[in-house]
Amino acid sequence: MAKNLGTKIRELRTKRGMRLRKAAAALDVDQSLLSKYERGDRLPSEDFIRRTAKLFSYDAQELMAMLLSDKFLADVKDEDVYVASKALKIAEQQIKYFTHKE
Amino acid sequence: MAKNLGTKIRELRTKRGMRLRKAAAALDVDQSLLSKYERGDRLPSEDFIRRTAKLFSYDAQELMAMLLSDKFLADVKDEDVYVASKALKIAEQQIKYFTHKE
DNA sequence: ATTGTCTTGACAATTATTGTCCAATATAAT
DNA sequence: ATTATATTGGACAATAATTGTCAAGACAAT
Repeated sequence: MAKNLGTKIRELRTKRGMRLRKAAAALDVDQSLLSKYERGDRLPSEDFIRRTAKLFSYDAQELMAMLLSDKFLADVKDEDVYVASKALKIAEQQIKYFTHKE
Repeated sequence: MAKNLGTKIRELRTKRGMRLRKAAAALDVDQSLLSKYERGDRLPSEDFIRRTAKLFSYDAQELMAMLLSDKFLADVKDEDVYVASKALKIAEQQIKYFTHKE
C-alpha cells in the first residue's frame, strides 16, 4: 500500500534512528512543524521535499507524488467518493491526452 | 474526451444561445469573472458550480468532478508527467482503500 | 465611427497557508 | 515520584494565494 507523505517521512526518519529534534534541525524546520508534517496535519513546501529527499537519500519525485496526492485528497475529503473518482478519471484522461499530443 | 470545467460551462451557455453578460447576471458574477472561468483562467467556487448546474439543468457532481480535476492539473502543471501520473495512482489507491474500509 | 460582446490586466479585499513560539502531554530512566 | 527527553497542540503573526471589481482593450458587425 502506498503511503501518504507524512507516514513516509516518519518511516525514513525512524528507520535511521533519528530523533524529531535532530531531523528538524537538519531539515531546517521547527520540530513542531516537522511533527505536523509527519502526522499529515500540515503539508510541506516543495522545497522541504527536496531537502528531505537529500537528507534521507530518497527519491524526491516519489515524495513529490505523495505530496500531490495528499493535496488532492485534502481537496476532495468532503466530496462524495463518486465525485472524487470521477475527478481522478478526468485528470488521468487529460494528462494522457497532453503527453501523447506534445 | 472529457472536457475541463471552463469549456463545459461555455458549451452549456452557448448551446442555449445565451450571452456572457446575461449568464453572468443569472449566475450573479461579474461577466469578466465568468469569462475567466470559461477560459480556465480562474477556478470558480463550489457555490458557483451549484448555481451553474441549476441554471443549465446539468449535473452538479459532474461539474464538481471537473473542478477538482482542473485543480489537480493546476497543481501538477509544473511537474514531470511521471510525477503527476504517480500522484494519481497513489490518490486512487487511497480512495479505494478508504471506501472499502468504511 | 458606434455598438455590442468578450477579454485582459491591475488592484484591493478576503481567505488560506506557513512558520514560530511556547505550553501541554507523553515516554522513559533513575 | 522526579527528572530528562520527545512529541504534540493551540494561538498567533507573517506571508502567499485566491477572489472579486473595475476600467480599458480587442474584435466583429453594422
